[in-house]
Amino acid sequence: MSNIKLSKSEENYLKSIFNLSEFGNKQVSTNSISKILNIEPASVTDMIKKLSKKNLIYHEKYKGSTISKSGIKIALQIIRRHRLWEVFLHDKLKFNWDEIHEIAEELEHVSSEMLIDNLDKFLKYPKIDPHGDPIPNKLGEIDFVDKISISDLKVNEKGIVSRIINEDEEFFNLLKKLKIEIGSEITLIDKIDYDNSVEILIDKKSVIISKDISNNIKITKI
Amino acid sequence: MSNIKLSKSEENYLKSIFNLSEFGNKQVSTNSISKILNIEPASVTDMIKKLSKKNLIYHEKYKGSTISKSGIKIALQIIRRHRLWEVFLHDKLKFNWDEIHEIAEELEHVSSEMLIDNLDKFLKYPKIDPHGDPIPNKLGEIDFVDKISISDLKVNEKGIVSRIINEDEEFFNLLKKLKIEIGSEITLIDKIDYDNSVEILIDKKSVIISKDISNNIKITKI
DNA sequence: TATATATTTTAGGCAAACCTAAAAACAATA
DNA sequence: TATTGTTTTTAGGTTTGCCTAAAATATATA
Repeated sequence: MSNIKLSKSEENYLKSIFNLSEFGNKQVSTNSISKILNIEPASVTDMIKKLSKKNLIYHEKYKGSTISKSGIKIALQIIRRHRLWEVFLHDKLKFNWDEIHEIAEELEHVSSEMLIDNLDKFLKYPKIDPHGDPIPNKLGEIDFVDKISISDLKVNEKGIVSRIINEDEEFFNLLKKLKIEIGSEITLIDKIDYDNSVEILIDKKSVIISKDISNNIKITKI
Repeated sequence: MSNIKLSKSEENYLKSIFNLSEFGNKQVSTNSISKILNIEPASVTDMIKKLSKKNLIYHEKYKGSTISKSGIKIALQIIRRHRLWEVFLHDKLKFNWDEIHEIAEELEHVSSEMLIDNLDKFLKYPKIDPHGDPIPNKLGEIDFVDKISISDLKVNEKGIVSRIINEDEEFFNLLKKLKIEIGSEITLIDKIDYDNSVEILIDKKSVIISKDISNNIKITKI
């Protein structure tokens, strides 16, 4: 609808407000935006006024902000751009998981609808990004995949790794060693009641991983 | 050397000054920068002061600006980024020639050396962009290809189309019809003295093109 | 060479997006 | 309910990159 061109800052605020709002359902406090963006509350108030005037959010003084329908629409497009670039950086340019976010943060603000649509096509319309987050389509629609923990599987059930919670380097190294990455197929072989660790089949080998590790790996049941 | 991060504006000025300076050899007037960037002369003067202070250009009041060694180095990196993105947009995302410049103009300011190096590798280290302009390598070195006109070929000599001068849409349509594009191989069959038109072999067919057309198509002899 | 014209710079202003300090509103609790 | 503490807003300031108008300098021409 409204094709107002937003500044990089406006886009970043909108994306953050959307993320904090849990799909537009929650009111967002000025403070929480301030913390996420690392910008002083007073400056956040300035921008809130600006976005309100553009009807991208609703704001009640001293109460908080809610993102509007058109705000959500735009936020989803920004997220779409971000995640598509992440796929490109990871799959085509061979960047590691932990390197793509920062660069995608810049690329997402290059605003050409045709660019993103052509990129989408080039990448063969991916549904999830390298972190396992879903990619909104051109219309802003998302395929919700419900993510469960490895330990939620029953014995002999299979899943595809779709999200890594812990983003520490040490944890990444462990996953590398175990040959676990986004897209890996995992089969639950056994649950060990003693300490809630689980035995899984990964890359044709079976390993036992602790509850703490399995909790940090989300999967999609297949 | 100096790894100062430049703003988008600073980068655009530097690139323009470099382009106007003919590889750093000519003094550049404030007015010419103003015209190229569509920014008022007074504002250009402001930026000239800023770039001077950073030793990227030298400036003599009321006389003009010269780009410095480090300025050239940075300008070449910006041009490298621009042209690599153009290759990506054209070859991978299937944009037309006339659509890529504007988008590359945005992408070129995403500054991550690793991003550009990985992109370069992904594109298999291209030497020229879709307009036939040479792409500086990581070190800023350029393979100078000397470009000649089709009519400079002798009968039976061959060349590769490497630059289209006229960027009008009508001219593009003509080229499309003739199956001529950057990278096409052309053989000169005959020169027609009467009006200086030339007969060429392109895409296995022979056509006669006027002097005006051939002048707008630069090639590299092979 | 004097004068007209063009170019460049200075001076002062503006909007965007940030900041700090202080005031206002809200919330928590003694 | 009065007080204290937290959150949010207001007020006023800064930097960047632009602007217009006017002054300074350079160039072109009579």
